[in-house]
Amino acid sequence: MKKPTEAELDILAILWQHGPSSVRTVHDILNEQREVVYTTTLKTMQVMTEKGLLKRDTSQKTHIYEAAIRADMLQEDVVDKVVNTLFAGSSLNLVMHALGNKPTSKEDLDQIKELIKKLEKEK
Amino acid sequence: MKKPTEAELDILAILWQHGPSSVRTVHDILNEQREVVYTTTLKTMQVMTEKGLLKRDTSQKTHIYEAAIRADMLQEDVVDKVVNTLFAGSSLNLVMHALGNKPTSKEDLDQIKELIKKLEKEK
DNA sequence: TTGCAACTACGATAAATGTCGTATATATTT
DNA sequence: AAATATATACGACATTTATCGTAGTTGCAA
Repeated sequence: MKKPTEAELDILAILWQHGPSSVRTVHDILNEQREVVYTTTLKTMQVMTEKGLLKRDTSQKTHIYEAAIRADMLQEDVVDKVVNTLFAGSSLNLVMHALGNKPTSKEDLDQIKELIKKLEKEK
Repeated sequence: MKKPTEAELDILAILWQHGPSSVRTVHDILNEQREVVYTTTLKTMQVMTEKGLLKRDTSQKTHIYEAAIRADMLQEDVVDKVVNTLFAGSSLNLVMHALGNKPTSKEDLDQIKELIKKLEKEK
């Protein structure tokens, strides 16, 4: 599977979050993030469909698109790349960065502690 | 500061890890990762220098390059982007993924617990 | 001092990415 | 039914990114 480009990833993110949507819907959301013309969004989504990144339902006048791949199919590669280039190959560094940089809720911290406990048991 | 491309990031990563180096050194390492011709590496590094991503010492015949930006100047943006697109905007998701996916050493887990303790105190 | 080995400089171009205009079809409203 | 609004299709093109060949320079060894 060919890896999506930056612009394509933006569109995938929108579809993952909102589920199946028309070009118009995707475009309006995308347009809040960065200015872009409608036909650009349309064209990009058509290309993505050819690439197999999106599926579409053309039974109505307004086509409905949805993501054809799941986020977790990309997470591995992307995180690896980021860790290896920006965090000196240490995923610990990345975790520390993510935790230290953003305020993290008590619930989230609890959840991480839970996971750590489980990981320690596995040893 | 203009954000480095994929190929440029690979070179930055090498320089961050090895410190100031010749094109030859960078190239040999890069070449282990993916096949590329020497002059391609050279050209890329020259362009990066123009962009301000690298500095170089030309006092010797063999020029010595070093990174002109630090990794932490990019971490923020990149992690944000990844979180927002691939992890539904939740850095918790990213952390869970990073921890759950790779075997993590006891020392690393301890270090995270330490940080969590500190974060909890701050509340 | 000639020839080889290792560099740098530079331009050309291939390939990928991103953007948009125009044409056309299809509903909907008046 | 004509006008209007909303879609899709498609091609063209600008820009960015990546790659490489060729030429020329410099130091060193034979």
